[in-house]
Amino acid sequence: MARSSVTALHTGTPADTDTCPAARPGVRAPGRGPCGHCDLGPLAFCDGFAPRTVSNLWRVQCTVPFEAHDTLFREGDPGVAVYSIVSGAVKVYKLMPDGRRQITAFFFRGDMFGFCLGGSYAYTAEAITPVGVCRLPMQRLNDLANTAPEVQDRIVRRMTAKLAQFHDHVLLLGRKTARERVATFLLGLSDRARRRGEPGSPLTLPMGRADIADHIGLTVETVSRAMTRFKREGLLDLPSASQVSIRQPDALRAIAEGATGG
Amino acid sequence: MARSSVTALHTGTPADTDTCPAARPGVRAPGRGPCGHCDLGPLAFCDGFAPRTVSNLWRVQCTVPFEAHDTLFREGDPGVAVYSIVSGAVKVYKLMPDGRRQITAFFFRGDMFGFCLGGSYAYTAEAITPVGVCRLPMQRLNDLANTAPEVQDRIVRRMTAKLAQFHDHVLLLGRKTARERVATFLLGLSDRARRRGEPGSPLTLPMGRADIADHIGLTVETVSRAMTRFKREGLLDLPSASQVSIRQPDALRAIAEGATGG
DNA sequence: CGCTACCTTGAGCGCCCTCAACTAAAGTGG
DNA sequence: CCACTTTAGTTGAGGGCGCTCAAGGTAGCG
Repeated sequence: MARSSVTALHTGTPADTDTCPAARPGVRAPGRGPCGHCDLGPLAFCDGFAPRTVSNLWRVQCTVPFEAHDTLFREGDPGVAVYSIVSGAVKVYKLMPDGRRQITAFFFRGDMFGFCLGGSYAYTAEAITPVGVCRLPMQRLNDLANTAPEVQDRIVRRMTAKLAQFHDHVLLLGRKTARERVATFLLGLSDRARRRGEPGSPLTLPMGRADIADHIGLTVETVSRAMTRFKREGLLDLPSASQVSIRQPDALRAIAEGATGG
Repeated sequence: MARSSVTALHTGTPADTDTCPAARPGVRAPGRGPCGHCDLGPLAFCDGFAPRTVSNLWRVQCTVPFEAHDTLFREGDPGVAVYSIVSGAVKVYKLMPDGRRQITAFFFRGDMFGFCLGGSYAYTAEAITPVGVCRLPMQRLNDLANTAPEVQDRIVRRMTAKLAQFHDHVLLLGRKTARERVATFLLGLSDRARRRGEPGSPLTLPMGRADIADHIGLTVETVSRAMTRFKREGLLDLPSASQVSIRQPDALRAIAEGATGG
């Protein structure tokens, strides 16, 4: 699992913050998160925490870079840390013995994953692009949470949001058609991009068609056909395979919600 | 939404604990939960809490009965309370405009649902059987959690477990065949029954075929066919439509995990 | 005993998967 | 810089699993 110094390429984080003991809390660069580890700003887990809490947090976390295709942890590994993404994209998936794969979630800048109190990870996490993550040791985060309600509360909020996402995704997988799934997926990416302050429409897909397929329960071919058809119909623009421009958001939304779109 | 006195039928809770102010903390019947509201014992949310926390909890919660088909809350309702099931079964689901339904989860004795911090419920909750629930007002639970880390911690644990379940269910919906889905579903019910201290095999299905179908992304007919075939093959016994006896758990498990069970 | 709701069983069809070929883009070595 | 290789995406033809539609069976209930 290579961890070369690709950091500067995707985070702008200086090399001296790559590992735990190296971070310097005193040096808070402009635009940085409260703890000085990252540049997540309001997206940061620790945003708005009391100074004392932040400094306690600072001592337990560290920023780590991964390259594309690196595995952060595997299903069944002891769950020792929670991750917060500073830059890049991560997919988490489960495998069946015969190789069938289900990507249960994608995570982007500002997202957290890896919660599994006192147990093992329920899924494997793999970097899609070069990734910078803030790593929070579970046990020590837990200890801190017991003295700082704001930390525990933040965790609960993150998990609540994730649970709501899962309800939506279960609806998608259980009851939507291929076309509806692709439309829903693209709109979901768009929403999440906007929610982290990025434009919602010229959209860059960090994941390939195979990853999309394994996330929304289809095959590569079906995903490809659906997107091509959306393009033919003028709902999307696809300047390249990984570039998506949403031309008719409302029409796409109607399809995603089940309109019998031709 | 009828709330007649069906309580005695399914909980054994005396009538005077049906609503919040009526419960008497001093009178803890043998076999009761720590707060005296229910008989969940170790399954109770408040099991193991400090006496002071329990008495604070006691003041915010109340036990409420529902009849089968009653709606506890609807998708979009303001999320004012969390529910803990004392007896009976509940289904939660999302609807699409055209009527397609996805049951995202079933809940049984000891389970909690309805978490949605400061927002609206993401799904509708409906009683399958007569149900007794312990109702915990969200805001006051939250206030309590800020002073008692054990409460917050318990919430996080419940949510973590639920998240893991969702990962499994997403795998089921995204990548498993009809046969595998039904096998997985039945084994899941069996596991959960055992985990709350009930026998894992002569299993009583509180939900109908239609509910099962809407949970695992199939149609009634396909569920029925799969179960009939399991019976023909000697993996199950179906003395009645709602009674399931698992004859060959290992074979069933193999199928659930993707063995090419002819 | 008849009504109703639920479950089962059967026949045929359709959406999506499978298999396969082709195209495009990105990396590689001479 | 360009031929070669590799990987990813697209497009087409055909088949199968699960859905649809329909009928028959069965259990609970007035």
